[in-house]
Parts: sequence; C-alpha cells; structure tokens
Amino acid sequence: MNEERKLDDRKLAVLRAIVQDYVGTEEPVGSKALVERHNLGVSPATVRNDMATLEDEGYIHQPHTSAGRVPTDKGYRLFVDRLTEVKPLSGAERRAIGSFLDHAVDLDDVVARTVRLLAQLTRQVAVVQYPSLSRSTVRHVELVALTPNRVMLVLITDTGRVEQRLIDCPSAVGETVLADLRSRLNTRAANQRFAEVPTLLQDLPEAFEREDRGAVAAVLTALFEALAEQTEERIVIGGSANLTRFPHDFPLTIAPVLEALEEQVVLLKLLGETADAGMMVRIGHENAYEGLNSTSVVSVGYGSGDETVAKLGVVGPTRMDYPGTMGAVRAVARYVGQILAAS
Amino acid sequence: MNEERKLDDRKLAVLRAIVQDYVGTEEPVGSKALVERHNLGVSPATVRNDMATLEDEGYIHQPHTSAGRVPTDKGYRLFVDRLTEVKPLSGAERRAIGSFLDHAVDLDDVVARTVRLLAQLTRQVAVVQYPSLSRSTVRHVELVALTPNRVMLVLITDTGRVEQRLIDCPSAVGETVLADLRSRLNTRAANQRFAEVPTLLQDLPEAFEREDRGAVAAVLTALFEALAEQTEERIVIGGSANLTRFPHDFPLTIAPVLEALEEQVVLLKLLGETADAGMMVRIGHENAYEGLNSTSVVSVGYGSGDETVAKLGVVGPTRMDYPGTMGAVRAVARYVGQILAAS
DNA sequence: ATTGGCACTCCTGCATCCAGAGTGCCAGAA
DNA sequence: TTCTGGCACTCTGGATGCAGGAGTGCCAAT
Repeated sequence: MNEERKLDDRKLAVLRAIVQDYVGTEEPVGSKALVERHNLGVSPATVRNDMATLEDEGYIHQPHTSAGRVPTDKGYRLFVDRLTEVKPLSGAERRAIGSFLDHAVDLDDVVARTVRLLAQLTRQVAVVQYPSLSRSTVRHVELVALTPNRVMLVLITDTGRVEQRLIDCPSAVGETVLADLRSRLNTRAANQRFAEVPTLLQDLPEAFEREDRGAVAAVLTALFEALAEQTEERIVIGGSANLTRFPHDFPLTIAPVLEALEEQVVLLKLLGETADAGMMVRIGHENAYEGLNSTSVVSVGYGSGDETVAKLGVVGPTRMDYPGTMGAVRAVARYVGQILAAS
Repeated sequence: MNEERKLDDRKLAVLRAIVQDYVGTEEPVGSKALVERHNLGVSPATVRNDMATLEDEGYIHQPHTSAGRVPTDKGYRLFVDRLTEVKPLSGAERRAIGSFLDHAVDLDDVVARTVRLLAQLTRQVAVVQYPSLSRSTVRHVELVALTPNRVMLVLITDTGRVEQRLIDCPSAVGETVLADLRSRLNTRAANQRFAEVPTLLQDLPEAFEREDRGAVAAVLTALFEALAEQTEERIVIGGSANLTRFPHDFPLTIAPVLEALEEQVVLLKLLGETADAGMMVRIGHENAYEGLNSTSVVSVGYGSGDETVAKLGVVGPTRMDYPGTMGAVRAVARYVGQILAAS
C-alpha cells in the first residue's frame, strides 16, 4: 500500500503496457516503442522517468544498461492483481470446449480430453488432477471371492472411479460370510464420505464369528487403504511440447520443468495450494519448487455442483498472457464441472 | 550381402570404432584420433582410405569437407546387427532392478516403477505399455445394481486390471435376474480369453425372460466394449527430461519427439511393431513416424511365462549406446515378466 | 596393400568494428 | 511542480576478418 502510493495512474499504465508488449514481442521494451504502440499521451522522456521509478520499486528490470525493460515477478504480480481482468473466451472458443468435452464417454476420457483441450487453448503445459475422492462418497463396495483365501475388493465412488485391491485372507471365507460382509459394508458405507467410513466401520468385526474376524479385518484394512490412496490423487499432463516454444533460455529452464512435471508429488503440492474457490496464479519465484522458478502456474478448482473435487491448471513461462490464460483455465474448469455434475 | 563383400574385417572394425567413439564424444571422429584410441595396427592414412569406402557405401558421412565422420543410420544398423553384442548389466545394476521392482504393490505400481527404472538406467525416455489383455483371460465379471435401471459392470482380468462400465438398462432388472446373469456370465466367461468371450456369450439373452432380454443385451454390449477397449492399451512414459541432455540440435528435434510421446496412438503403433520374441531396434529413418526420424527406439516384449503381454522400450537419439541400452531394456523386461508371473 | 608426405578445405574461436536502440541527465517550457 | 527535447553515453548484436587446427584426398614410394 505504502509503496503503491508512489505509483500514480500513468505509471501503472506504463507497467501494464510494458507487460503487454513484452508478452507479445518477447523482447525488452523501450520507452520509444512504448509511446508508439500505446497512446499514452506523453513523451518518451516522461515514460523513461516513470520507468526509472518502476525499476526502483522493483516492478521492472533491465537486463543490461541501455536495454529495454522487462517485468519482474513482482511486476507481473501487480499486473495480475490490479491491472487486468480475466479475459472471457470468444464464443467460438466456448463452443469448441463444449463440443470437444461433450463427446467424452467416461471419466478417463473426460480427463484426457480436458488436458488436451487446455493445452491447445493456452498453448502451454496443461495439468489436470483426477477428481479427488476425499470429499466424495462411496457408491458401492463389492467383494469377489477369487479363491477361498483371496478376495478382490472393488470400491466404486460417486465420481465414477473404481479402485481394486487383492486381499489375502488369513482364513478361508465362505460365500455366506462374504455376502453378509458385503451387505453390511454397503449399508453402512454407501453414500458416506471417505473420511467418515473408517469410523463407521470400526466395530464391524464384532458382528462376525470369531473365526471370520481376521478375514473381515483384512478386508477393512484393504478398504481403508484404498480410500486413503484415492486421496493421493493422480495427475495427467499434456502439451509438454509447448515448452519448446521458448527458444530463448532453453535447456536451462526446460529440463527442471520436465522433471517437475514427472513428479506427481510436486504437481500435487502445486495444485494443492490452490484455494478451493477462486483462481490461483503463482508467478516465478512464488513457486515453492525450485525447478518452476521461471514459470508461472495458473490453477483453479473444479467440481460438480458447488464442491471442488479437484484442481486443474497450466504451467507456462512467467512471460505469459495472463488474462487469456486465466480465462481459458476458468472456462475449461467450469465446463468440466458441468460435465461431471451431469454424469 | 553383395555390398558387405566390399567390407573386410578391418573396415568393419573401423566402423565399430567410429560408432563407439562418436557415441562417447558426440563429436565427428577423425582418422588420427581413431588410431590413437583403438589399436587398429594401421596408420591414419589407411584408416582414411577405409573411411572413404565406408562413406561410399553410405555407412558414414561427413558433415563438411575436412570434418570427421559420423555414422549414418545405415552405419548404426550394421553396427547393431553385426558388430556388437548386447551388453549384460553389471551385478549391481541387476540387484538395483530387483530391489526396486520387488517393492511394487500393485500393477499400476509395477508399471510406474518400471518406467522410472528404465529411464534412470538408460538415461533416456522410457515407454512402457500396460499388460495387454487381448491374450489374457477374464477372471471375474461383477454386476452391481446402482439403481433399478443402472448397473455397474466390473471386469476383472487375470493380470489384475479392472475395467468398469456404467450401463443404462432399457428396463428395470431385479436382483434375482442380476444374480442369475452374474453367475451365468462367470460360469461361461471366467478363465476364457478375451477373444473367445463374445462367441461364448452370444446366445445368452435367450436364457432369460423376454422382458429382461433388453437389459441382458445391454450388459453384454458393455462387456464386449470393455473387452475391446482393454485391447487398446494404455502407455506410460517417463524420463522425458532426458531429452534435454542433447544441447546439440535442440528445439528442432525435441519438439516433435515430445509431441510423439504424447500421442498414445503413435507410441502404440511403435511398440506394436515389435515382434513378440526378440528385441526391436528402429534407427532414425527406420521409424515410420516422422517426428522420430532422428531418434532410435529400442523395444522388446515382456510377459509372464512364455507369453508376451505387452511391450516396453526406450526412445533416444540415434547416437546412443546401443549395447548398453539393449542390455538394460532386456533385463528390465525379463524382470518385469517375472514379477507379473509371480503375482 | 599400406604408408608418409603434402597441399587444400573448412570450421572455430577471437578480436574488432559499426549501427542501432535505449538510457540518464539536464536545462528549459508549460 | 511536471513534462519535454536534446545530448552524450553505454551496451548488445551482427558482420567482418584473421589465424590456428583438425581433417581430408591424393600421390608416390615402400
């Protein structure tokens, strides 16, 4: 606040112009070029003075003396926060999203299409998290006897995901016991949230004969594990070839990014920081993970109805078209949410 | 055959030396350096003559006059076919494979670990296909009534994969009918190969009351679809950051490769060309897909027991350590096969 | 068939130079 | 005050030229 006091409207306009031009041209932008392209109504000299103070405040930076200016992370931050609006997509783009996603046949397909779409739309690397189950509910639990001592547990969730587990039981379990267990599991757990399930089933073994309790416990353990593992989410990425669109600072910055993109853990953390509501923009060094220090991440939650079930976003160079990217990310997230709600 | 007549042993030795040196240094190799590093027992001048004929025959090539020689695709091909042996892994490497893969907990984990391992071992991009089900058998089919009109079909295979399908039935199906159908499905389809199943179940609707036949048919359709879709395989890749280890011909060659790697179809085709037995090495332009024209692909089938259930391999620059890469790929494939057989 | 010698070619690295773009500062105008 | 025009200065990037080195092809001699 105190700092921004020093920045009058024109200086902000200059910063905005610098960001816009730099994003467009990928080259440091000088005072003369600025006044030519934007009608600021002042002379280059004035702009130079403004630039000097902007640089003092750390919003822009010049690579070398007598080069143009380049926005710093702080400059982008101010730009995103106060100098621009999310740019809505064109009607054509909206229709494209719709017609592309509407043809998805199942959850995997929805996610796969979403990631492709996002990558194409933003021309950047897209990251989509599978719908998280921590907030979702159990739709059905199925037990299948493979051999007397082996049971297959299948967990079906309300978002349509399926998780299976092979269980080795300490003792043979009869079909009757299995049927009993199956029905009890479903009565108690169906439509319950994941987090609740362990509590609800805690005392289940007591309902069974002593000799079957070991098997029941094994099944419960497997179920809890499956529930827990579902919370660690899978992530799909796409459009990594877009990274090569920056012939600039090449192998230096691209290698760590590729590495980061292969680390599910890193990506999960990254997306995890997104607030449930609202869009997150992390610019350059704001990213905790070092490999992403020269990239920005735009992410947002999506979900069916009001609830956020997962996040999606894009990773690109700090020099990106923020309004456009944010618009695309938001639009795609909304549409995916609708698809999920409908199915 | 006719061509190779012209190449006596020493010329072959020269070619071998050129390939080895070039792979090591990444720089065109000249006659003098060659005789220094390998004790060929002849003078540089002689080597030059040999090089001249090798170049006439198209095995090597010089970037410009008065530069060293670089192997051509044809040169690598001859090298792989006749001038080298697959290099077995060291004991330490073998142990590393074992201890890394042995900790896998389920099929997804096996695949995920395999792809990481392969990428690390070869320092290249690893590609692993999920075990194919076209040759596998049905372990169990489960039907779960979600609502009277909606049934969830769960297909469990002998490789531990699970596929689910949501079915909208034209008419409500009672639990009795469902149980009947479930048991009939399993009696007939269990332990049968995928390809056989449709034939075996063809006349199943006739066993049911007229009013249920629509529902039965819907279930069968879904099942057949699921079986068919399983045959289209999923592919996992890893180690794409290794692509950046060639600062040489950078964005030119890396972008199409990244694109290819994201195209499941391309990868499937690529791996599909691998013969079931034996290793495939596709060098440079031997790859049908244009984007991979400056890369080589080393792939091999793997499976539990004698059967090949899927393929895996690596993608790297044509200038790669073929013996080492082939050794690593083969070793990993064998080990994964063992793991699958055991589980 | 092999080798040493030799002239030739071409890349690479280095230093130099020039033009262009951009800046900072200052003194004068609004 | 705030803005503007002018001016000297700096720095990059591309072009040019030059010397060194590595490598080749050819030829005559072994």
